[in-house]
Amino acid sequence: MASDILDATFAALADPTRRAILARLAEGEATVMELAAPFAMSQPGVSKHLRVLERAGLISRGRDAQRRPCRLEATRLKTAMDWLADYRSYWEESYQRLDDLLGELEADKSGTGEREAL
Amino acid sequence: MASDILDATFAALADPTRRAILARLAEGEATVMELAAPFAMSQPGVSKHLRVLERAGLISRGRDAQRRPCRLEATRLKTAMDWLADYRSYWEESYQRLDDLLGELEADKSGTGEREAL
DNA sequence: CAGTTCTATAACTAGATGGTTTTATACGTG
DNA sequence: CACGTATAAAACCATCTAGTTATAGAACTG
Repeated sequence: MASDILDATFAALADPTRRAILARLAEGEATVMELAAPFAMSQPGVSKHLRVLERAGLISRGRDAQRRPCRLEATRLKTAMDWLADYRSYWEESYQRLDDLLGELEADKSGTGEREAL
Repeated sequence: MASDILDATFAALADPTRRAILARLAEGEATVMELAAPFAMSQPGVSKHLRVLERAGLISRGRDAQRRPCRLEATRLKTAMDWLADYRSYWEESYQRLDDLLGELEADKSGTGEREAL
């Protein structure tokens, strides 16, 4: 299956530095130096994070003289979200249970056993 | 921020065994033995995965005699999806670019420079 | 060509991860 | 109480990870 893709995608997202890099790239292309600037981290450290993101397919890189501008590639984010979306009913179910509970409390308070329409 | 939560959640999801466990729990509660059955893995191995899922808040555990039934807790999945949803426009943008390109090609073919309404 | 800038690679370290086997704990049953 | 079952904990191992520093390569600049 696409299990390897999900492995790499979720693993890449499991690091705050890499998520911050993606957030920065959401504003547009950036070079390695630009991406490294906000972090108290060496340039090779950032380059390693970029390699992880690239291998996960979350970014791509161009060429501009010495620079290797990075660009966000969002389709793997969609793949991850599609996986999560399969569970949407389970957290909505939690809200439903809470809603049901609140409804029961309201019914008890009114003493009629009738529930108002939502 | 909730950065630690996202770290733990995405890290927990970055393993196919753990994702399979969540998929199983989507069908209802299950004991450790039941969860371990499909995998060519020792029981302590599965217990370790369950500990990772529990620390990430993705499952909770009850008590039934010797058994510790596991239950899916979906709210952290929602948290992860909410993070991903912030990027939705970027993958939709890709479709938009593709759509624009196809539109241009169609316009070129017709030779009028006018685009048909979608 | 010499120097500077941008990035990648190599070599290393500390700590996390994913797995194992073995052992301990807790509970139910005869 | 003794035994079986369900689970956790401990100890260990191999591998991966995230970081470092130092070095090398590639491209511009004077």
